[in-house]
Amino acid sequence: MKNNSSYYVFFSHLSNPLKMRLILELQKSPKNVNQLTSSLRVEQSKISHALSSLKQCNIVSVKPEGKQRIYSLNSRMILPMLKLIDTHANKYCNCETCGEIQCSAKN
Amino acid sequence: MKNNSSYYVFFSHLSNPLKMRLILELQKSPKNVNQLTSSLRVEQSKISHALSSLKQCNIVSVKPEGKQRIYSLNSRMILPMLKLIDTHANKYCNCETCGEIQCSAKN
DNA sequence: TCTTCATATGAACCACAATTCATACGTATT
DNA sequence: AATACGTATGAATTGTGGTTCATATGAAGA
Repeated sequence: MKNNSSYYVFFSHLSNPLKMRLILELQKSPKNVNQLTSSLRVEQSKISHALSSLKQCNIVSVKPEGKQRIYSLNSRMILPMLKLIDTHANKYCNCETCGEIQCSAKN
Repeated sequence: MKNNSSYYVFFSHLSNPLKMRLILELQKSPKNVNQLTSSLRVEQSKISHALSSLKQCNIVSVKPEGKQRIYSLNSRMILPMLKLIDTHANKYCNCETCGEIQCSAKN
């Protein structure tokens, strides 16, 4: 492990409900900002801000296309992580706190 | 995946420098609170607060021993995650932001 | 070049998580 | 039972990241 802090920023993304939703949405297929705002029903600037920090951490990448900007997931990076999250965290995350949170309702 | 929000709390621990340090320290061997405060050079109440939330999320567990409380890492849960972090995030986390953070210096 | 559409950006604001500090609790020792 | 030690806890404060809103940018079309 490079140094203890290398992953701090990385995990802060996964601990953000909106960013996590973006990741999962982009996992299905690349999308532009408008598509994301409407499918997640979240305000445009929120989406843009979130995408910008995801991009900075190499989790997503952009491709301009006309006036649109197509965002896509850097699958090679994040997919193994998502898979592990699915098997492991899913198995062990049984604390009450986790259950209470309803991120989809908020963001 | 159970629901999008199940992992929110879980990852919020990994995105916290102090908690991450605790995890890494406990990975070496189980320790009591005093040992943790002195090896990480962090105030006792900070450690206690952090440990308490890690415990709530099943990341660590406690065993009372006299007046001490021995904390240990729930390796089966967290180790595969740490391993994946090591191989993957290490490879892709090259953004400037990540490099700037010096968690060991702060917490 | 003017307008429109798609997106980004900055700054003020707000919410929540972390820190701090004082104190309480529990266990052992005398 | 009184004290000391190890740890936990609560409440007030601080700090940080997320939200909001207004506005800027940039590309395309008229």
